[in-house]
Amino acid sequence: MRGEYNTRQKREMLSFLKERGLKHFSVDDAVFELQDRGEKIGRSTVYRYLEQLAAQGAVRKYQSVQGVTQYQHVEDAAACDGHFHMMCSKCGNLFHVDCRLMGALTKHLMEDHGFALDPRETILVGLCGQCRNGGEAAEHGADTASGCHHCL
Amino acid sequence: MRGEYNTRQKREMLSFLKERGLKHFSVDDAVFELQDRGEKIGRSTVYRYLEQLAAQGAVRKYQSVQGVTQYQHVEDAAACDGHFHMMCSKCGNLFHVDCRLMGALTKHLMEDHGFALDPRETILVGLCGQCRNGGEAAEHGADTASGCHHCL
DNA sequence: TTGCGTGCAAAGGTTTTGCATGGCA
DNA sequence: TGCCATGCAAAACCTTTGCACGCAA
Repeated sequence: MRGEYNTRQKREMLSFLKERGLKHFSVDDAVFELQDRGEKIGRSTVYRYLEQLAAQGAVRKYQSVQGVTQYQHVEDAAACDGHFHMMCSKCGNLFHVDCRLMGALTKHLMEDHGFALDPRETILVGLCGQCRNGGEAAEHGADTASGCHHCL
Repeated sequence: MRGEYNTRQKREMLSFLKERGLKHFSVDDAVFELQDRGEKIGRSTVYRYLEQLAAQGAVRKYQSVQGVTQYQHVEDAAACDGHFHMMCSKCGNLFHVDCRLMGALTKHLMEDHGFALDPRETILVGLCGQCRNGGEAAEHGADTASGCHHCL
């Protein structure tokens, strides 16, 4: 059975995931950052463990436009059910969209277009507030979700 | 200057694109189908020409979950400006969404979330009507766009 | 004839896999 | 001690690039 042993490498990966927050990363990012910290970790181990985490829903996995696989920590998999995500094409942060308008859109697409929108597969792409203002990439872009009168 | 010569290979590719309709395809799909027809075409030629077509907006290019680049014919590039697309995860068809509700969503995300949604990058993923009904994959799924009282 | 287009083969980059070793329980 | 996890290297893939030849204009 996989995932039984609690190894140093797994602990390091998990700590890395927590620090990354909403930001996506590639296998290279993870390997280099962990090696910069002085930690030894093999590339295949990173691939294999991320694959495991993706299977259990702890990380999201998708392809960037450049064709490199990107990963992202999902803090609470259950909390991600039923709502959407939007990704900033500049800073790469992924934001939750807990907006009732998305529910309305889902309903509308189903009723009037016969299309069953899948919140887990769909990612809205655009520019977040921080990046539009020429600012630095936000560490955590939770601001983007606040102040919405449609949101629950 | 590129794209000056009208070669046999380009004509074959364009004919292939027309037949594919709304369906996406990989470089492999194109090469194999053309070779099945008895046409000779080099793999690099397919890559290079698709790259050209993508640059001029005649095909859309994106990454599948499996990390393989997918291409899709865009009949009228101008007609695709300013609206969204939804893709059926089963049959692979891509549909236009000319719906006013998407405009409302764009406006809302900008005003209340500070997020500038990009219609060209965003693809809504789900199941189309044909595939939900257990039916065959639709050749052209234009039905999905009809009968919407929000649509222009 | 000119120079863009094509095809082959090689290079480049990313991800997967086989196998021997290491380390958790 | 048993067995999963790890790391290395090789393999497998996909895509890009260099170069000589072919072919449209």
